[in-house]
Amino acid sequence: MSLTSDLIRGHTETIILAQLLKKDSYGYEINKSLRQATNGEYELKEATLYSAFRRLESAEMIESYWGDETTGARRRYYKITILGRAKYEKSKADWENTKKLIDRLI
Amino acid sequence: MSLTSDLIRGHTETIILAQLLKKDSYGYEINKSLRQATNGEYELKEATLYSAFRRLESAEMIESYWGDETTGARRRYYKITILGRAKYEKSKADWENTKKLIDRLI
DNA sequence: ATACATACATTGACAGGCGATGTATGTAGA
DNA sequence: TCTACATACATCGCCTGTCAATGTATGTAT
Repeated sequence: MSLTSDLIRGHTETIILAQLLKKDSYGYEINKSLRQATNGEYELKEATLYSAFRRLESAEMIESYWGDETTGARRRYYKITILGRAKYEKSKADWENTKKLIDRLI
Repeated sequence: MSLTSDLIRGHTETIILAQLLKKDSYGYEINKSLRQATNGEYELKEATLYSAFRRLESAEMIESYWGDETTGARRRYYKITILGRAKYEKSKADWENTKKLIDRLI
C-alpha cells in the first residue's frame, strides 16, 4: 500500500469529476493530468479508475461516448452530467468539513 | 454511509493514537472524547473501534491492561507505545501531505 | 523483430468499516 | 420489584473500494 492510497480512498470519484469539470476526457488522459498536477506523486491505478467510471456512469454522474480517432487506440470519452456537477459540489463541501474534523482529532 | 465515513476511513487508527497520546484510556471513554471534541458530529462505531484496537495491539503500537474498578463494568485500558508514537508522527505528516494533494486535485 | 507507449477492460482477492447481536454491571425511577 | 437506561467490551459476517494480475488491440521507434 502506497503512502497516500488509504488516505485518498473515498476521493477517487471526486477527483475524476473535478477533471471532467474542466473538459470531457478519457481514462488515460485523466491519469496523465493527475500525474502532471502532482509532479508524478499521484495517479490512479487502472482498475480503480475504470471501476470508478462504471460506478459514476451507473449513478448517472457521467456519460460516455466513443471518440472518432481514425488512428491509434480507441478512446472512450466521459462527460460530466448535471447530477455529476451537483455531486462534485457536495463532495467538495464534505471535504472541507471533514478536513476540519480530522484536523481537530489528530 | 454517513457523511464522513468514507473520507475518514484510514484515519481511524491515527485518531485513536492521538487520544492515547494525551492519556491512557479505554474504548468507551475515547468515543465520548471524540463526540465532545466534535460536538456530536463524529464518533467511532464500536465494531470499528475494537477492531482498530486489535490491529494496533498486534502491531505493538498500543498495550492494554485491565482497570482496577471495584464497581461498574470492567474497563480495558490502552497505552500508546514508543512505536505507536512514531506511527502517529508519521501518520500526521502523511495527512498534511495528502491534504495538500487532495486540495490540488479537487 | 522488439520494445514501448497508448488505451480499455475484467477477475479475484484483500482490508477496513459497520450493522447486528450478545454479554455483564450498576443506577434511576415508577 | 420491575423496567429502562447507561456503561463497557466483544465478535460475526457482509459490503464496498482498491488493486495486482492479466488480457486485448493499435501505432511508433530502434
